[in-house]
Amino acid sequence: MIDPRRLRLEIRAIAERVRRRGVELDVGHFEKLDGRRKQLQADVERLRNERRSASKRIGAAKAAGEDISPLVAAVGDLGTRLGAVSTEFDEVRQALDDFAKGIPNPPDDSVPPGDGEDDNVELRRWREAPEFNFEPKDHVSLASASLDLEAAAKISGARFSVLKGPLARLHRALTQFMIDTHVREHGYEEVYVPFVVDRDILVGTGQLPKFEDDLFAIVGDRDQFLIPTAEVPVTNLIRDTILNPGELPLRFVAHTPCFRSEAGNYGKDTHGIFRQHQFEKVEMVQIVRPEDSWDALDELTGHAEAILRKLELPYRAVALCAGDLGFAAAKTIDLEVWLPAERRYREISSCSNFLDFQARRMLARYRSADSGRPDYVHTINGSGLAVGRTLIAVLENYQDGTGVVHLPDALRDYMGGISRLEF
RNA sequence: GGAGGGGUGGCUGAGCGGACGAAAGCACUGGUCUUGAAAACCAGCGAAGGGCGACCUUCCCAGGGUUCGAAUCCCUGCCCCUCCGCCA
Repeated sequence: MIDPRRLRLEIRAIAERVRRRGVELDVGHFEKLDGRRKQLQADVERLRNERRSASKRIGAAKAAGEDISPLVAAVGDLGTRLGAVSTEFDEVRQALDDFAKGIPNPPDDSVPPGDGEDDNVELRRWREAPEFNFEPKDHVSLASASLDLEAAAKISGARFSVLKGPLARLHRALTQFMIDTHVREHGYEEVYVPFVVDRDILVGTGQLPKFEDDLFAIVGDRDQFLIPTAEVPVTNLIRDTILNPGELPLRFVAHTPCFRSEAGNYGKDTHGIFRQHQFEKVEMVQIVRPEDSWDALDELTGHAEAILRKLELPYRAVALCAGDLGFAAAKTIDLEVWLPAERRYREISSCSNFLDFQARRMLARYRSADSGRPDYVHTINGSGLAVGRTLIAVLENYQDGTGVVHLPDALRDYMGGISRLEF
């Protein structure tokens, strides 16, 4: 969330920056609401002050054994008046809060301009896309014996999958390999977290209130949702806390299923398991001091890249343009892996710096060493990596044209010594 | 599922209708002392919002209610602990 004070003082400048995303703020509406808020706040505070002093006088009179009934009568309808004014005050404040929570994070100045995917800027490539001396198959035709999309459709509908035998094992091996690497080599603490969360938690990381359609809601009295990413429960681990500066940075890695209803994506990537309602992801989350967040973003992106390099998968890093940025991110670097069957790079990781945007919503702070006062932490996260998409990349990049997939060395131990899969 | 006990500042914990934003301790910050450190002593020290400012308002799990007045009383919800039952 935007700093409410800044919103008040420099809403036009903020509107200008948010416009880079293609989002238009209703400045007039905001100024009208905030003007009303000021008036009401002054009224409420004045009435409360009156009530307070009157009650104190009554208390003092009573203690002195005096008759308090004239004083009580003098208070009159103060309570009723206060009630009416504070009701309206609450409504206006709520409206302002909704307005503020609906504003996306302004893009960092380093974010390239643009409206969508085509305007993203390539930063670097690792390993050029390989040439095959045969027509590379896509993951569906390659692994059809172990990939049962019909069974999944019968159970849960489109965009779910059933993996069997070697494919299920490879999927699990990739997950273990990623977590172990981040824990052993990159200094992350592994965490296991709930996959069902309350509404507030999703407001904290920015999925709500705006994007409810993208989520699976749980039926029940409690207003809960399935997580769309581990970012949600993991980042919220530090909500409502004030950390000591010595505790930072915090680095968490979690493996969770992710559930996305993918509203608005009908007809997109319908082939195979590239875009699913349920998929697995290994997610890295860092909680850092404000001055460290940009370095942390580079570092975390490097940790995701390390997985691709160990798996020897060709990829490129891309800076998302302003129009392609997620709601809460100030800047995002996507990693895109080469998929031979599609002959193009596809997203496999998304690493973002949220600055204090999520921290403000979650009330996640640390006690600054200089000022001694609580200040918002910065949050960073990124996939390391999306497991299903990594599975696709391994299958397609390591096929030899005879229906055999040769596994990268890094997975050998996780596959019980097996070095090739035959389908 | 049944029966009890609780949720108070960064932490522990007292207060249980009126001068309470809240005792005390710990932690933290500054000072005295010391070659330095520790100890001891002295002082300071919650958060959010508003105002140029003196200052004002709000916050004792959350939401309602009673009252001139609620951390304190009542109702509902959530969470934690203890015992019993059941269960992976």
